[in-house]
Amino acid sequence: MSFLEKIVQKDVSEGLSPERLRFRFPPEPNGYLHIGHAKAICVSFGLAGEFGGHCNLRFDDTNPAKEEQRFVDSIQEDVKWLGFEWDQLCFASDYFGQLYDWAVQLIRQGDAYVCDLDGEEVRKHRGTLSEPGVDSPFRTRSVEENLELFAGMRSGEFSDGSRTLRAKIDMQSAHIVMRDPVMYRIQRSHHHRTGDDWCLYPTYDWAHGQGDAIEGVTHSLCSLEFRNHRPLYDWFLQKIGLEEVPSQTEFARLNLQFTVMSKRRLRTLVEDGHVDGWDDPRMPTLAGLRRRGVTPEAIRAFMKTIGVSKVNSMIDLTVLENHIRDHLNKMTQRRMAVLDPVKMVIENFPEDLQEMMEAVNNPEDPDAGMRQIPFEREVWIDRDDFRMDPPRKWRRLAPDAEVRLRYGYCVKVKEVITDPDSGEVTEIRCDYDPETSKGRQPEGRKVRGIIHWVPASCAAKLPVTLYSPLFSIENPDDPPEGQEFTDFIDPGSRVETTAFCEPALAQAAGGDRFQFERVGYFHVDPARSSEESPHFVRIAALRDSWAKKEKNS
RNA sequence: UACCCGGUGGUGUAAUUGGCAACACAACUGGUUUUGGUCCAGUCAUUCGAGGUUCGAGUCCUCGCCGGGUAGCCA
Repeated sequence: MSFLEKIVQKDVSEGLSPERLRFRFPPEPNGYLHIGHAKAICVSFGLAGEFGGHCNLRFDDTNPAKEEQRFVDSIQEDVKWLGFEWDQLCFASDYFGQLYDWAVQLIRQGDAYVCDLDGEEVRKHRGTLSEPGVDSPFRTRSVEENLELFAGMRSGEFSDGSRTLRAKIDMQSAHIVMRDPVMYRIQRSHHHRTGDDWCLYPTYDWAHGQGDAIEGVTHSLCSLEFRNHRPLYDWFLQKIGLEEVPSQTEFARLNLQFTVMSKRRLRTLVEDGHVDGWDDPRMPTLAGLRRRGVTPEAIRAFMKTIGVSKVNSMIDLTVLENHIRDHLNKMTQRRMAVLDPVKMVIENFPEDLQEMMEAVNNPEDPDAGMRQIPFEREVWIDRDDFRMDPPRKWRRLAPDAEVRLRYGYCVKVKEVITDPDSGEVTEIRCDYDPETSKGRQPEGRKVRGIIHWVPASCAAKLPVTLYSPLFSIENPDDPPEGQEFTDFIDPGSRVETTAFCEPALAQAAGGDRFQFERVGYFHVDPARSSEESPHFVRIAALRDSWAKKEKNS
């Protein structure tokens, strides 16, 4: 049980009814959701589901300068895609009126004051990490004067940034957040929901806990860096004097190898053209993962296994990949496709014959049925499956070697034709053994190697994009001294090619997923496919224990 | 060194709350297999250090050491 489950379980066992149990996922609508957000979503929505409580989706839209409606829309789409349903759809901006009234209450109580210091001066008065701050000269204003000035701030009498409303706490506090934090700043920017109704906006600290309280949130979960804000979160709630208050608990955000997670860096990737947009299949955004063909089930299973704690950690990319493969293995139909084709001619196979071979669609799913693939005298095979000088334990093609063409016959190499200039293999000529159909082993010989192929006369030549991790180092979010994270973008992370596919693949529709046998999992990219031609993107390669073995030796 | 949080295998999480350190991933062996995929089996830690309390400590106490966070009118 995670530490969060323990907290909730304790509260429930002490009388908190599941009906009242409530969480919230509170994104700021200033960007696209990424896999780090997915962790937060899975944690809060997951806990709600597990204990029979509720979870809201609340937009923390208190800084109109950075927020946009399109992000509100994309975030909702992404949360739904991940597989969660929120109880209430909320906006911090819906609470602006209530927040204002509560601010007036704090002023009346002597717990807040209008400060005329500008940003620079506030910073100077705040002190440093190891030195206490100094009181603002405006700290001792009368309640009446504060009320009047605050009303003036509201009605637009003062210029942007000229005054703030600050909580009156303790400028000597060891917690910097408690040194009279700003509650309101004057900022004339158009809000995507409230328009120009307001020229002052509440800060995160002033809005967040109050929003939680208004919604009846019981458990407000956030990331570790907000731990220092907890005393302030509690202070505001206590000063307002609410009966039932939410409690904040912090947990570590997700860090994943070979990608960046900060909004600033993701924006740089998009704006400087390093990727093809927020939904580039190499991006860790949910939009990118979706286009890549990753399933929401795989993401949820991933989140479940990595768990949640208060320790900053880095998750191996392979963990995510394994979950992606695991789900795809069960759900995708198999097809054959050759990514780097070389011609094979089966000399003793009749020239005008097309023999239909029966292939299993998905060995993991008997209900997926069978399909037919035409077998002919000439087929395409993968260049990787032939070696002129095979290493030890090589099970594929080589001069004089015999392999099985998957779901077809065993063939034995008779002759290898190479380009006289480059030495590159251009054609492999074989004989087949007619007695080896339907998996029958040839007399007295054991053929271990099995390779994939496609018929040459009717192969569908389809565009494929091979994606691999965008970065070449494990932690691009923390690049080595003196270097930029963009220095580590792998130029080979996207490779455009053409695959020679079994004919049926030409009919694949956007959103379809397949396993290309012995190669990997592929998604028909809805963004780049048309009625006439599907465009495949590689979701993940298959595990390749042979490649690993060969590399190690 | 102002305050806050944390430290369990290569990695990430567990441990009936003081009772045989478990699971997954990675790595390495081997087996099954018409995908070198999947699947199956095996190997891989005396819990940051030193003391203390206790029949018994990953868990409680003390002192260290190490890592992370915090000085936006961002969230």
